[in-house]
Amino acid sequence: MSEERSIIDDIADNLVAIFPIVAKTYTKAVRSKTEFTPATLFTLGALFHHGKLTMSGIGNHLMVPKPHVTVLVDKLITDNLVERLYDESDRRIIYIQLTEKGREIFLEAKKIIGKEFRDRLEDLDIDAKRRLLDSSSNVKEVLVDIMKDIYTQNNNCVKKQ
Amino acid sequence: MSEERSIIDDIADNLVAIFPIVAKTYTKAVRSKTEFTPATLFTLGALFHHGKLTMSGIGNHLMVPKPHVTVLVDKLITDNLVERLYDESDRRIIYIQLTEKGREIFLEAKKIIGKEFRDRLEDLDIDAKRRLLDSSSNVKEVLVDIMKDIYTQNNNCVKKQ
DNA sequence: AAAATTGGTTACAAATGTATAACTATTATA
DNA sequence: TATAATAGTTATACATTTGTAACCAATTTT
Repeated sequence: MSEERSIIDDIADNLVAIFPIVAKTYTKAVRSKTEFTPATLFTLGALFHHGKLTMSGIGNHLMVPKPHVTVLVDKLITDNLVERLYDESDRRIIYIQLTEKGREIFLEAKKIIGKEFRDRLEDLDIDAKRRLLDSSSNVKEVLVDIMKDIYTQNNNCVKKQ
Repeated sequence: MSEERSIIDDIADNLVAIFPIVAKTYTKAVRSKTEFTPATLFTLGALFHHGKLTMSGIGNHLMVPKPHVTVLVDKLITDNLVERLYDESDRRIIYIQLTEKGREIFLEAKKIIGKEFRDRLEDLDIDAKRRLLDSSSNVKEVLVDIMKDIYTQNNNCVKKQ
């Protein structure tokens, strides 16, 4: 019990320690090497992985309020990176999906961002690389799994009772 | 060679995938559960781990321009969380270090932030926990090592030639 | 001693992100 | 049919972060 407690604490410490390093590397690369902001790139990423999402769906995935989603999507639409799809059966719903250009630009941006890490990973020896691949895969999978419900939280902007 | 190439790409992909998950969980917790902004908490963290730093040193660690460091430190000083130490032998240099209150508050905040992760990690079985601890430790250690030179980059604000 | 460099601050502008309220249009419920 | 709920937008205000320029004081260099 107290051992499990300490294991959890150590994992949490590791995750909290990993964050600023990846955060700085990631956002610096996004800002300096692409035309995107972190939020718009996250938006493209969510659409890339989920095919199409409603406005609210995007908000849940990114955990940003609905009004901000409108702003983000508007920006992407003017650049022709995403498009609106109107639902025939429920005309309140608007689906957003990547355009072909959006897919291409996103993959390109992802590659550029990843390069920041790649350049530094080069120097590791092959065993360290294999081990890091295994570790990072495990961390990613577990995180995606245990955090997946954050995507269903309602953090939309609603009228006050 | 092409295998190593692909390993590196996969690692980079994992890191880029991990980021938004940790980012959202972390910054949401910081904003909603503490009085800090991510940047001020990073500042405290850097000071916690390095004992004392100059203003420029903080800027390098956090990768923020010097004028912003002044703002961040000023904020922390008014709350009595950090203090200035004037260097006797070079009076241009100002060291910043945590006060006792700063240490306590930081540890408390870290615990609160970590709780977000802890609550979700509870449900994993013991083997998954051990494996995740091992994986996250590995990722953290390698990242700290290969990214450590980012702290020596000069991103200060300098007069244009 | 004059000039250049370094460490830090002040001031200001702009971009980005967060938060709330009020609103339209559509659909579901009673 | 009246009411409530849902999906999304518009508007506004504010906090945070980023970027640039100019500046002072102290130190080094020449």
